Amino acid sequence: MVRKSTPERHAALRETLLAIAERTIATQGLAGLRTRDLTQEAGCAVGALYTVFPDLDALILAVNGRTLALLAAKLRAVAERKGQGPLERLVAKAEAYLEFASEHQARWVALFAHRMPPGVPVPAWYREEQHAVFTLVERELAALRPDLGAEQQALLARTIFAAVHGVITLGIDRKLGPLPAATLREQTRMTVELMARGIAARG
Amino acid sequence: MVRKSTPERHAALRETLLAIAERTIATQGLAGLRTRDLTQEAGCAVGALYTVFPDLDALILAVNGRTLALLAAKLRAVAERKGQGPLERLVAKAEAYLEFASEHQARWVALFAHRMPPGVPVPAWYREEQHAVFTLVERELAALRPDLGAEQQALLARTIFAAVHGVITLGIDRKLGPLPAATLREQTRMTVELMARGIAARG
DNA sequence: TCCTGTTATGAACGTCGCTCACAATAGACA
DNA sequence: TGTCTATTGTGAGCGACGTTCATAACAGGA
Repeated sequence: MVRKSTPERHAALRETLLAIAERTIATQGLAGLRTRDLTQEAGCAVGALYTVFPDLDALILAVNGRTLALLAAKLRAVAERKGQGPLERLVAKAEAYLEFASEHQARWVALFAHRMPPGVPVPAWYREEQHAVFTLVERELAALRPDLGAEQQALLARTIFAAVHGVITLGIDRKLGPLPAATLREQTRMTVELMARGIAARG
Repeated sequence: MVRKSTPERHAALRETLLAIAERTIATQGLAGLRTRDLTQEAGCAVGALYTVFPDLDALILAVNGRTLALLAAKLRAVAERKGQGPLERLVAKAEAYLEFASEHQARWVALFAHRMPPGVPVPAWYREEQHAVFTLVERELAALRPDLGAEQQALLARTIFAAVHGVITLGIDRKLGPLPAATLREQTRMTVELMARGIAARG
């Protein structure tokens, strides 16, 4: 019999739906994701979706999880270039973050546009995925200021990350009069350098 | 006759709906805004809403416009304290921005969560309202670095604003393990000081 | 070949923003 | 004041959404 076992079919369907959702979000954003279109394209009934995901939010979260993993991989790749100091690596990672956001604009927007229904917490695996990205900044901060405690390092890392994130967010969101890519890149670099240099210089 | 003229009634209804929408968004967020609830509370028919606003987006935009005006007023008030240098005023404005976001969390989130339907541009008056807020940062940058051209000043102001915005956004969004207000305040202050000092120090 | 527990289906449900045929009303005129 | 007409207000209804669940289809053992 060629027919697969139930868990295998479930896994396959899950994968199919994820791939379609990924592409849909990438091309049309979160608002373009509709259960009917999605299941029709996957060649299954509407109800089948709910046998592999509890609801649309879970599917979106799964897509966003993949986006986070993709981003983390990119940042890790950048950090593996040898012969650089922590400040250079920090700048390189920030520029990689910007590059990722530009390359995968809609997916990146979905990362922050999506909100859980009120009272529903973000699952732990997703928070871990977020944390994995964040750790890549913390690591450089620890190299930059090994004299500080882990908690202080984490706070500084969080602040730099948030600042860069803000620069990129407002830069990408701007639909009218989009600032040139080079300008946004310069803003990103400036933010990291100003903050990291200031942090490195202090006692 | 006590009955008001048509334009007067329209203006009054507009005001009523705006006030209710404002309160609803402040307490339940954008998702809590529903045409049926809104018009029922205003004591009018569903259709009446569409005689004073083209659609819900326009109503949300009107609420957001008010939020921006409120924010601008707060920042202006802070700047009017005498005897401070541009760096101190910049820090004070950033802290006021944080305070505003904390005080009016849901309204502030709505400011950035709301997206126009694809292809529909943000109206000019709204962009002007945004620009008015932004100008208050540019002004301090001009005082901090009068030697630079207006364009360069604007770019630096935009960058500082975006960085602070990012810090506050990620700080407020964090639903689980909310960082203490004092920490967030410290992060905000640090961001402005590091960036502004670095900018002030350069040739 | 039948039987039975499991799985897939898609019509139906409740809710949403929005519309539009119709009812109510205001103001002009006799 | 009563009548007529243009303007304004109404809310049932429309289409689309995410989600559910009675039912059909099916797999696998007897």
